[in-house]
Amino acid sequence: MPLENTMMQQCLMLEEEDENSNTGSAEFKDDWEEDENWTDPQWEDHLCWSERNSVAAGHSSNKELPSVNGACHQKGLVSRMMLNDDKAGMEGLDKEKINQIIYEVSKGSRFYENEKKKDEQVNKRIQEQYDKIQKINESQLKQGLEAADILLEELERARDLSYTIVHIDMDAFYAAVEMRDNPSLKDKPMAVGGNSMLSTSNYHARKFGVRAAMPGFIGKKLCPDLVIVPPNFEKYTSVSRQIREIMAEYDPNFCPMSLDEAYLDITEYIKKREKMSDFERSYICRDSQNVPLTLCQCDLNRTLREKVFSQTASDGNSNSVLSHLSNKCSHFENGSCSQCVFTYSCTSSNNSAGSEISSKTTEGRSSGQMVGEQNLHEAECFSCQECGKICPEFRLVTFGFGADESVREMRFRIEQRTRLTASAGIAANMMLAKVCSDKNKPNGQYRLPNTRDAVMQFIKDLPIRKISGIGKVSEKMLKAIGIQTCTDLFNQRSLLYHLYSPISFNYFMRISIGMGSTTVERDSERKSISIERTFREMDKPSDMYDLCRELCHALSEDLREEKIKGRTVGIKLKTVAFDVKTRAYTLANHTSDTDVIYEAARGLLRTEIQTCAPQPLRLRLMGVRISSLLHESLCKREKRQNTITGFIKQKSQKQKVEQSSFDLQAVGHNIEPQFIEQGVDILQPANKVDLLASKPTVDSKVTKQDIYKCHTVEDESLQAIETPMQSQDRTEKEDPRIVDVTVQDSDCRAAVQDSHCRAAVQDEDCQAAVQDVDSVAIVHVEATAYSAQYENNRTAVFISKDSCVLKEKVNKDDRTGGICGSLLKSNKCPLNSFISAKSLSEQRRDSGSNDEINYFQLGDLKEMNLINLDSKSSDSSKQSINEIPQTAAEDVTNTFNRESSIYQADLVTFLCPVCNKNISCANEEEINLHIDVCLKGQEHIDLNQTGFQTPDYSKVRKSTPHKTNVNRTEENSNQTCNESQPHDSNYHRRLSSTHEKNQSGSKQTEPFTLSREDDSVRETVLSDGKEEILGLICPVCYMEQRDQDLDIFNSHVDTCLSKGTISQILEEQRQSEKANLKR
DNA sequence: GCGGATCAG
DNA sequence: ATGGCTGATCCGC
Ligand SMILES: Nc1ccn([C@H]2C[C@H](O)[C@@H](COP(=O)(O)OP(=O)(O)OP(=O)(O)O)O2)c(=O)n1
Ligand SMILES: [Mg+2]
Repeated sequence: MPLENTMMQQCLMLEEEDENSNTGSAEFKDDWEEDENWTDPQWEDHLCWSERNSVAAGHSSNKELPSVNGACHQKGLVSRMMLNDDKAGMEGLDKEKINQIIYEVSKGSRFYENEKKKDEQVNKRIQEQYDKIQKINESQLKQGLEAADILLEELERARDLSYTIVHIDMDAFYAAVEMRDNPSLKDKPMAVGGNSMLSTSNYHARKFGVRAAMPGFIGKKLCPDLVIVPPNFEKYTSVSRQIREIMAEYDPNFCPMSLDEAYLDITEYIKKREKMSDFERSYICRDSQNVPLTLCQCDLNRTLREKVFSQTASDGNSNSVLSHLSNKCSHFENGSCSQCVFTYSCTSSNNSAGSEISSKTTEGRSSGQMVGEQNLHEAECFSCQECGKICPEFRLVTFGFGADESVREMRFRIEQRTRLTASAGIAANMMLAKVCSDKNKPNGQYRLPNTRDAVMQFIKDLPIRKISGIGKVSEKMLKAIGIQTCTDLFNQRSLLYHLYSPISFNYFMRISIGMGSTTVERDSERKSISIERTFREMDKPSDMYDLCRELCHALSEDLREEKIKGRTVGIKLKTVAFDVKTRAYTLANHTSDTDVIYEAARGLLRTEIQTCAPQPLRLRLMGVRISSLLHESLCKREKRQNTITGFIKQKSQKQKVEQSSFDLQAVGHNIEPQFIEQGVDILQPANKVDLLASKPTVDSKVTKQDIYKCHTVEDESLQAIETPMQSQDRTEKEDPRIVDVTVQDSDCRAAVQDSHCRAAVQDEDCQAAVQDVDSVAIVHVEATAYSAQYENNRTAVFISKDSCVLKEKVNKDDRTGGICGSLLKSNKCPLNSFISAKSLSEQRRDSGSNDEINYFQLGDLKEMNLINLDSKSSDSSKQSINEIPQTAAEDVTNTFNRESSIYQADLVTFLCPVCNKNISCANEEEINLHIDVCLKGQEHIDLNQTGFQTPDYSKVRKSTPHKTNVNRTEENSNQTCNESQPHDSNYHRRLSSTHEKNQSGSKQTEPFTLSREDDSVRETVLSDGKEEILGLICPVCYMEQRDQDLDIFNSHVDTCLSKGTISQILEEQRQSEKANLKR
């Protein structure tokens, strides 16, 4: 209370300043006073209230927090746990009693303890807020007030009351659908969801305090008769589609906010409507929504409306009939404008559709008694063209003009179509419309006139909590400084100016004068995709990794389905104490690859497990999210990111070599060492070309972004690499080795595993292997070189363990030429390389050139300063070794011995040539695995991490913040039923194994069961029960093979090869993918 | 860019 | 005994 007093003192100061400042900005003040009812008793009231509550100055800074939400009345129950009765249909409840029950059920639970913790944190924030206030002096307050008034003046000038915005919201949506489809629920309190969480409840249940986001078991306590029905997302989606079809007719650019609500701008529509005929404003109304199944159940306005009109019109008395028979439809709400002009009834006779519609419109059917009057001629029955059944009795209702009638008509049509009711709000902006739609809920509408007076009056006593964007916490924080209504927001504007960010301040100020967005537009593209699951306590890391992989798999499927890729991978962990942690890692390039996502996620997860050790991490939820999304087609070609060839090519010297081809003789596998050597010999001369001779822009696919400044030897090389070329000419002069990077269309994969270095490549052939710390060989062979003769045929090159090419040292000069194959310093390099060819025609299409190009470069990491052997180059990565982020790739070692290796020491640091970071690795395998992951998941870090994006910090917060994206997969948006049978069809589709909590009473002792991915190819004969690791990827079927034994792997490849051509296999895969999608 | 928190539905 | 899931935004660092 003392705090509150002090607050109020501040408020008083504010008010005083206000008085002063009003003289300062006379123009605005006048305006405000005139139009704003500044002298309105209500405003006076507020001022008085402020003053009343202000006491003599109290300045101690650690006051008791003011009681908010009346928490003190509810012993023990923190405010955030108390019932929110802000929802429609929850007025006048016995809150005390309900909260008591909630408390009884909740106390002592982990959830509750966590809520208490969070509540304390909020209280701390409030205390901080208070401390901040203490530091504000008078002149600052005055300055804040001036700033606020300037802003308000600006806003006021921009106020536009010319729009008619509608917010439509279905009533108790999920519950209403379930009640519609199961009428026995109609008179019962019911909710949709499961025992652990409810999505929503019907209005009957709301009377008991049962509401959305409440656990089912608490709902049951509040209302023992509560019926809980599982959700059925397909139905909701389908209904949503129906209502959106209708909405689109009123505003084709309407903005759906969720399955059940949307904003519409009907400004234009209303004008258009003025010219609409009675027919066009008339809709069929079924006399009864519950007709026997023997009669047509279809939406008559869809199936019959046109027909009725055309037949009526053909009778030549179209409008006259309607206007003549302007019977009021009394049962129809508000009947003031909407009129029933036509009735139709029919016996069960099965005659063809009536041809004399006009005859069915009888004048005798006057006011109020449209129904119940006698059937007309039996011969006049309509039969539905869709279901063939006879149409039930209906009337025709004509709606008037203007916003009210338009919206009424829309709601009417929605009800006719779906047998569900909607509520609507009509106002000058979205913020107000949203508030209005709740006013006459359910099944009602409310329009706020588009006048400033009406708006201000409406806003005046409106609790801020009603405004979208102000939730429980904001309410509490604001209440702590005496703000409960929108008027309070205005009065405390100076304080708000000092306490909150410009964005929030702007947001509050707009609310305070009833302003909101008037631009109803669909949200831009989605910004993230995620999946998360709650399960019974989990503490075994292996289980966690398994689950994590499944989540990643599901996520990657979703990404591919939407044809997008992401760059930032994040995980979310919720401990059994409900502590939520999120971790994220941004890759250098976009991906939708399960493995890449998983490696990143696993790295993050591992770090958390480590951080927790030796205590086990005890989880109740895990999630994976991916953001920084980009449409597939806008992402850089995968080839470039997936081959170390492509990568090094950009980072080291670049060459655009003369086009030369060579004939790849070896088909099948086991390339002989001499073959490779031969290739090198063949290519070397041809590749020695003057780099400057070929202009970077010769190839149409070269874009500026593809051009990098690449030094190879200089110390500052790494910085240089990270800088996209500013001026082509200049850089070219600076360094003759700067070349363009050609984007090519291929799909390469690289994987390094165990002590093997291996690359598997598809489409075009790129292959690379890294071995040893100080040397690397890069090969990039354009498939066209040899694909001609193998068009539509698999071309596989297999370098067996034995045939690994060894080479003493890669000279700088050697970079100019080469052929497929890879060579390394160490002779323990077991290298597998696979090349599959792309058809010649495809190649030509891709390259845009008839001439084939062979790129072959050999690089030496050491020479290129990419291996960090001294501290100098580590500077270039801008990170000290101690600050190395734990990237996904760094985690690769633990694939093999997840737990044990965590504590292994003796790490070697090397500078990864791909991600350009210092990496601590225990051994070569780790390095190789790291590079592999980098290659798969990262691309040109130079380009993406140079931070060239212009910061676009707008101080204007959206009037409706936190607006959710509507383009998401909405069927997935809710999951409140985690019973044994999840009811979201996608729930099953997305995760192949069920980690969900077991149903109560389940005897299963394990928290979950794991099943392998449905990918049967993975369950190959090669599997010998070894722990799954990053497998070899078959170049033919592209399936990862778990077995590491090269012989077995080779035989797998042989088997694959014998099955058919690559194209056939690919086709099969495509087909099966399609089939899977359909399923 | 990351992590925590808030908000909506 | 049982306390969801998806997505967005903002803030502070
Ligand atoms: N925490 C929440 C809130 C809502 N929903 C779902 C179920 C609701 O049926 C639907 C629409 O949300 P509304 O807020 O519009 O609530 P209702 O439509 O159920 O009720 P009403 O709009 O009548 O208040 O979204 C959910 O899954 N979880
Ligand atoms: Mg609703």
